[in-house]
This record gives sequence, C-alpha cells and structure tokens, in this order.
Amino acid sequence: MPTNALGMGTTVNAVTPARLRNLPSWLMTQIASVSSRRIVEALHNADARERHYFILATLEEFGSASPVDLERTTGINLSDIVATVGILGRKKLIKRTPAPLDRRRTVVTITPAGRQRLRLLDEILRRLQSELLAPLSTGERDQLVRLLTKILACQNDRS
Amino acid sequence: MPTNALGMGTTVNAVTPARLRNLPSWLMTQIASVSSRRIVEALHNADARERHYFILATLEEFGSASPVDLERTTGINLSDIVATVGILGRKKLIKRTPAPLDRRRTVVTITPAGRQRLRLLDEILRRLQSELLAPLSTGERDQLVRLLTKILACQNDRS
DNA sequence: CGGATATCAGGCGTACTGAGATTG
DNA sequence: CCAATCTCAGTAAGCCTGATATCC
Repeated sequence: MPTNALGMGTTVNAVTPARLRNLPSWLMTQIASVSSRRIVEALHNADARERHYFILATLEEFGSASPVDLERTTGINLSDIVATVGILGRKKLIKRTPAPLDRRRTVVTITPAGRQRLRLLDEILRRLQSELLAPLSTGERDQLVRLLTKILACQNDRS
Repeated sequence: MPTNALGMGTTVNAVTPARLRNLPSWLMTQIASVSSRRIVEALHNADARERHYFILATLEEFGSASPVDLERTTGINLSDIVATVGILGRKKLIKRTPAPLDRRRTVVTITPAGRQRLRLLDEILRRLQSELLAPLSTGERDQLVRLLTKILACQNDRS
C-alpha cells in the first residue's frame, strides 16, 4: 500500500483511540490496507502485481497505447510504467512496436497470452471482492459503491 | 504512499477501466490514497506525521504506556515507535521515565505541550474530514461510517 | 538460563525525481 | 533551439528484520 494515511500498522488486535475509530479516512485506510495485503499476496501467488493487472486491463479496454498514454490513463509514474511494460514484455503478455508516425513513441499492445492472463487475474480479484464485502447485504454493497463513487468524483474535481 | 492495492497513481484526470471503476477495494484505495496525501501534507506543514498523532492520541486516551504497550495498541512496529517517541521527546511533547517496578520498561507520558499539540492536530484532521465528506449528506456520512465499520470488524475477526 | 524490553542499524519494495538520449 | 518521448539511475520515506544490551 502506497502511502498510508492514519492507517499504519494494520490495527488488527489493537485498541484504537476513539478519535480514529470514527474517522472516515482512517476507516477507509484501514480497510484499504487490509484488502491491499490480500490482493498483493494473491497476485504474488499468481506471479503478478497490481500494476500488471492495471496495465493489462487498460490495454484491453482502451486498446494499444504508448507508455506516456499509459501514464496518463493509469496515473502510474512513467518510470514505473516503463519498468512494468518491460516485465510484461519479457512474459510475452504485451508487445512493443515502434510507432510508424512518431518514432519517439512506442506502441504497447496486449497479446492473446496477455488477455488470457488478464482473465485469470480478473477471477482472483472477483473472489477477493466477495470476501471483502461478505458482511454486507446486496443493497448495502450497492449503497457503499454509490457513496464511494460520489466521494471520489468530488475528489477528482479538485486538483 | 504505503502499499497501495489497486490504488496506485491517484487516477485524478485519468480514464479508469470499467473493471476497476466499480471495484469496491479500488474505490476505497483511491479515496484512501487521495485523502492520505492531503493528511500527510497538512501534517507536514504542522511539522508532524501521522504516527505522531497516533501516538499522542493513544497516550492521552489510554494514559502513559511503554513502547511495547504502544506497539500493541497502535500496531506500529516497535522500532518505529522508538524512533517516533525519540522525536516527540526532543520536542518535549512526551517525556520518558524509567518504570519503577520493572527497570526494563520506559514509561512514556504525554506532556501539557503534547496535549496542546494534539488538539492542534485534531483540528487539522477534523477539517480534512469535512472536506473529504463534503459531497455527502449527514445521513449518508453516518451510513458510510456504519458500512465501513461493519467491514472492518469482519476483517479483524480473521487473522 | 530463558524471556521480555528498548534501542539502533540496515534491508527491501514502492513512489517519485532527475539526467540522458532520441526524435519531432 | 525547444518540446516531447522513452529509458535508466538514484533519492526518499515507510515497513519490516535482525543484532545488541539490559533487566526480570
């Protein structure tokens, strides 16, 4: 988990000060932290990382793109995009071809093997989501997604 | 940013794949990531860190404690507790006294200056919370806290 | 002795910055 | 010459492990 605001240490068996226990940002960071560990672990077992999934999903959904494009769509730092694309390339999950029109650019394309790998990772994430939301009813899950989406939309408006 | 499950890169102006857009863990990690940045930045401007707040709050709410106690209550790694307590001590926000009964132990106590500092940090966090929840009504905020608490309680039950 | 505490030093993976080479 | 792209090297802060010294 990237930077970890008020969610350090995964307060599992810990007693939490009341100040934090009802702080929405703390609650979300805690949950994000726990679920992140599970996701990272599960992906690691499949020899993948979150970025691999993120980049493969972006390539499949929006089509081929250059590293700079991927930086803009995913928000991942360009240096890290390049490194990850290198890894994915060595695994034959994507291929890099020089752009015909602008030779500064490299076009990254997902391969059939990449699509197959993406479906596998999809399945892993789907399972983890149901575990995460286990204590909520269907209605509550929808409500949660609705509230979170509302907050995120507003956050994106600034900055 | 701390470990960052599917929430890397703070997708601010980015187009997000549909796979992720409705993934609760991704939504939460995104929000946690954005709010984390704001919190870290605001605390940095006040010459503080999240751990400082966490430890000061724990000391005020549960009373004096040794580093090992603090590790257990906060979940923060002992080495980092020691380092942070050192910083807080140099700022006279806490004081360290050897425990009378067990001389292996050090008793960490919050000072009046520490309490004052804590109130300042409280105020900073309170303000950031209202910014974060701005798009939600009062009822929605309560509902959100309720749902998050439910999930977190269930997470804590495992492991 | 074993077990617990406090402290310090360093490793490791992640996010980011900066320098470079190439092309437009 | 300046701007954009890609790449890699290196920094910074966070989390964690391990070694050491002291004390029960």
